[in-house]
Amino acid sequence: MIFSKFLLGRRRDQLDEDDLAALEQAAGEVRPVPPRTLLVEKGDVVSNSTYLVDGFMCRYMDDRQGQRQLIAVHIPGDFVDLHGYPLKKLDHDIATITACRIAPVPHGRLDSIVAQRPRLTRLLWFSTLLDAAMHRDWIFRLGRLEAVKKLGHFLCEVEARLRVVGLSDGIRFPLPLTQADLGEACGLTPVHVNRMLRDLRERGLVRMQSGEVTILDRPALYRLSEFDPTYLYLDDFNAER
Amino acid sequence: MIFSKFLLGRRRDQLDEDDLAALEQAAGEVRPVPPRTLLVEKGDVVSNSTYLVDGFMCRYMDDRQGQRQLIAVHIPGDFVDLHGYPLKKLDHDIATITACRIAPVPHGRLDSIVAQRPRLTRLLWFSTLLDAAMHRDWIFRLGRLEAVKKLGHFLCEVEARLRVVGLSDGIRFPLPLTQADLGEACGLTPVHVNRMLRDLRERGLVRMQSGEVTILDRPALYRLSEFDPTYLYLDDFNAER
DNA sequence: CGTGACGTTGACTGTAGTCAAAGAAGGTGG
DNA sequence: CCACCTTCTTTGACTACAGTCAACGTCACG
Repeated sequence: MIFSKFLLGRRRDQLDEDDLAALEQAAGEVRPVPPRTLLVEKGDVVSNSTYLVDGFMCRYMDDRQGQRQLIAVHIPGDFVDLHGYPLKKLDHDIATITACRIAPVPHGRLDSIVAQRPRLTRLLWFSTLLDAAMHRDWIFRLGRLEAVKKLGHFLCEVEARLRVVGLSDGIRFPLPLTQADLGEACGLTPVHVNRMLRDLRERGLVRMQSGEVTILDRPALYRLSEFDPTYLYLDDFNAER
Repeated sequence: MIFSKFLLGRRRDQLDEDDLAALEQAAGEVRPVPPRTLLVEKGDVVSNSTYLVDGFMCRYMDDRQGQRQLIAVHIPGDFVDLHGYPLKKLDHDIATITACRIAPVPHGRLDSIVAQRPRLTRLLWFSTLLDAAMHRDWIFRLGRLEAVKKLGHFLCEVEARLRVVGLSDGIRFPLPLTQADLGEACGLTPVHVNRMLRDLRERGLVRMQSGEVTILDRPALYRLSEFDPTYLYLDDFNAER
């Protein structure tokens, strides 16, 4: 039982037994990966996609001086580079942040799924498009928001996603990122991240210490950060707000 | 014959006759749309996807004060919101920039394609992932590049894409965007866009006037803007540089 | 106990935003 | 065909947000 209670950003009960079994069968042996390890490099031709069982990973692109821009942060239950299946060649790097456990899924086995299971195929397609929807919100965040809002917005996204897989209770959640990592995600320098976290703390919205975030006032944080979880397509899940 | 010589960002000869015919059949009547017209609004449930036959369109999200952040710019031959097919509900607005001609493609007809044509389905999936790859480069651009590079990078992308569909000769191409539009794409104010265009002009890299761009020194522009067309998956097409 | 990574703060710099005004360009109606 | 109006572009002066540089503090780990 590799695939977690929630899958591809959806509640698993949208998957029937058969489809779930097919996925389980497609996945290879789970293996551990150390923290801060490069898994796939830009330009690599990939023949596996990675299902993240446990830990935090990220995707990023480097600028000319080697400065990273994170493209996505991945949490347990994410199909990290499923898009590598149709694209074949990756346009960015993939690395672990913490120690992780991952399950490779050979593309050959995905071929059989696509040939035989149109509904599961649609779900897989959907899951890659969820990623694209998150990309769009990152574009919005980086293009239109000022520093405090960028950080708040990022924290809102991660919290909402962790809540779906049961890793946030809506108030506290683990976030094993350094301030430098946050900077690479939000297009800010580590120093400014530090200042903006202080700002969020002083506004009574968020506290962050030793890899754990506490949301002190979610409605206010959503308002400040102009965060609207529509793009996560959580539907009912988000009725509670 | 609606679908242009190049399709979904690919040379059409990757499509066989049958698949192409199926697509042609799926498309509804081509209709004109005036410039600066909102076609689909965030949150709308869509039952058609839009194939852009002619003109320029864009997708965008608004911040709280109604300021736009463009998410994508679309050129003739793009399947503008194919991702609306699996997602059903849109997370952003879609509007024309210039007068356009568009062909709606009902999702019901896409269902038949998915059921009957696995190869074409894969190509459609691929095309939505090309979009996602462009999103990633927008994230990089907005997060890591300074203003001149942002603009240069954007112009490089549009030029490369227009070249694929025969609308750029590699030096001059039409770009009917105002400086305010460019600002909305690059996360800059119109005033600063103006200054950075002057900068690009004075460096002898790019000239832009009355809706037409001239690339004066492409290699230098690529270098300055840290532009690497890998993410467009143009393959052979880009061997020429 | 020492070392290295991470976090925090202050002083200074520089890039981009804001405000304002005037000049071109393009479209419309008299 | 010209006059007018609107939209877009251009420039200057000023402001402010975020980056840079530097130093110090803190914590975890070997």
